[in-house]
Amino acid sequence: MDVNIQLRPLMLSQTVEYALRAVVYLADQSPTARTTGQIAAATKVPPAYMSKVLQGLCHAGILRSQRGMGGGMSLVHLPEELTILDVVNAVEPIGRIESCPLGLKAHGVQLCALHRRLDNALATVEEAFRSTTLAEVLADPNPSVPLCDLPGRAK
Amino acid sequence: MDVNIQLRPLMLSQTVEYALRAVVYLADQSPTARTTGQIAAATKVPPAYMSKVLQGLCHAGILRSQRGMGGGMSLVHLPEELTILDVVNAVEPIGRIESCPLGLKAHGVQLCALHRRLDNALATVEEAFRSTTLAEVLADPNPSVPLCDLPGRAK
DNA sequence: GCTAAACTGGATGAAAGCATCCGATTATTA
DNA sequence: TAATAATCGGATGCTTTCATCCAGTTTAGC
Repeated sequence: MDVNIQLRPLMLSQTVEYALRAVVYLADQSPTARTTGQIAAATKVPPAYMSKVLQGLCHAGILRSQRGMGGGMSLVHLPEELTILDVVNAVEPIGRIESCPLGLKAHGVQLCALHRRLDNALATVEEAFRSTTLAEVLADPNPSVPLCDLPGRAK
Repeated sequence: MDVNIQLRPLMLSQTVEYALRAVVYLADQSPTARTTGQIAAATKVPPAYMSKVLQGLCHAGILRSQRGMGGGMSLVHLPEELTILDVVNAVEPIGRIESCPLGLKAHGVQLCALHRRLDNALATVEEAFRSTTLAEVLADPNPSVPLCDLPGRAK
């Protein structure tokens, strides 16, 4: 998919981006279930890979899957009760710096000035993600609607 | 090196971590030049790989190299004039979201609610890194001194 | 029961990141 | 000029991430 090119994506992995797209789409369609094919098409993600990402979200308890005709994927929780952080952590938890990466015993719990600052930045991101629900994302009064190429809500 | 194990490091790559360690060390020793071997030992990074990281920092204009006896690596700028963001960007620029990752033309410059929030988080990190100089990191009144296993400044 | 729709999960492959090795080059010192 | 110390950069390999494929299983509907 030439749509997803992005050079050296420091901070956010491609898989996290895909997972967020899928969840936003399902939140918008909630509580209706959608097939992996529908999700992949709406989010412009390679279908075979999206299938794997969705499996991961199922195992993490974010999505529920229903096999067979009329089946598909749907959210386990309400969009109001699901945060961006929930989704990110389900795919690839934010790697907060818990102890000195060099293994220096003297640093123990007390991080040095460098790692303290790095971890503070991560904490800021974590908090921003924790305080945003999927419902808020969908309700945002923004002319650009997530996943929708045309102004205005999808049908 | 068993010291650098870290599962799925969302947000900060190993190479960025290594580069920051090296620059902190050199800032502490500034303006004296240190060999790649000395830098690798002090930062507990595999010497052969640190060599590559340092080469990258040289090409980016962060470090200056001097070959031959008595040579080594040294900072091009003063620690007071070098920010964490300078180093991060030299190795792997923070991937700010400039335009819709799905390539939706309707979104153009105006990001949707999802990507707007993701980019805001990245902007926060970028700003935190931009506003911190290496001199500030070294001057931090923290009992844990960067790269030093014992309390107190290295000799 | 049969068939079509849909997820499941293992195997596989391509690309990027992480890491190592080594010969070539440059510079200092004696 | 010779020896030594140090970076430079190409080749290589391993691991993780990203991505694809396909046979197997479950379910709905007829």
